[in-house]
Amino acid sequence: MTRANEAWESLMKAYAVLMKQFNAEDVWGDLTMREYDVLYQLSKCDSPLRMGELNRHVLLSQPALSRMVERLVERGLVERCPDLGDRRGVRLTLTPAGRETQRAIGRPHARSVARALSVLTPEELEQLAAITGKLSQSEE
Amino acid sequence: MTRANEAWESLMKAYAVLMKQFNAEDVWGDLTMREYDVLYQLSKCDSPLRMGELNRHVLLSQPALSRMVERLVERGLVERCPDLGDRRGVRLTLTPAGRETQRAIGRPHARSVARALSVLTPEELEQLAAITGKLSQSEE
DNA sequence: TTAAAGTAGATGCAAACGCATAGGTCACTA
DNA sequence: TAGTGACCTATGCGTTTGCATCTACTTTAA
Repeated sequence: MTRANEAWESLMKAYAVLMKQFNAEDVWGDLTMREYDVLYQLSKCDSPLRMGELNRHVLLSQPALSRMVERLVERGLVERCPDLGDRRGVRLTLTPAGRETQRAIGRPHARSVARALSVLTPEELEQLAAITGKLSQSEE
Repeated sequence: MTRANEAWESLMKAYAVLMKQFNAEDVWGDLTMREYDVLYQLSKCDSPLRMGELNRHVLLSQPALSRMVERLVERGLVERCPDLGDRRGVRLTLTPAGRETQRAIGRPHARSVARALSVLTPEELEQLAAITGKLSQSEE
């Protein structure tokens, strides 16, 4: 077992433990964490996001994301317009209601995250962000 | 946005990017990554594992894990015996076929992991393992 | 000793998922 | 400019998931 494998296993375990903890918190309203993640990704970009671009940031298959977006559109949280430049594509934006929902959930969730990571020193937080940033950059 | 939130978001992104990459690799045979994860967790402990214990390490609900184990038992990869000490419980072990399957998949997958993390220095690997270890320890 | 509360895992059921593939559009070449 | 292949999103379909609940067993305490 190499150092690399140990590090990856440790990362996976931390991810699983924290995800379970966050999921158990009572902040999600009638959204799932995955649905919230989609709203959050959209909230970060003010320019409309393409489906494929969104899919790169979300751990879902392309068809599953397509249908999740459809449900979010039906619920009035996301807007789906045709992309004028590329008529195969779709542009996604949050509706005002979607933005409000994202914020209402995001605030308490961000506090949970901060609490869960409060066992790390500021230096460790920097290192963690730098190292994981390096990992995701190298593969895209 | 605090440092903690940035670090968590960066960790999630690295997890998503690498998981997608690993999932796309052609090493899983007729198992899903989740099924492999269950076999892997079982392969780490030679003493039979309890369902609930296994569930703590796998990102699945208790009913979903129960049924996944059932399928793995039907496929002859996992054995489920009653726990003599606590007759509510179940003890899980890999069958020889399950152990062989885990190894056959684990070898090439471990190489993929090593390759994906090869952008990190040995020191960064140590830091990543230490920091993520601290995160999962603090919550259990 | 027995009733009440708690815990481990299984099951019914609707919702969501992934795989394969289809439909429609773009880009490049002949 | 028509044809070919790549690309983007949607849809059919069988499988898997989560939530709520159930049964069976253990633990606590009266």
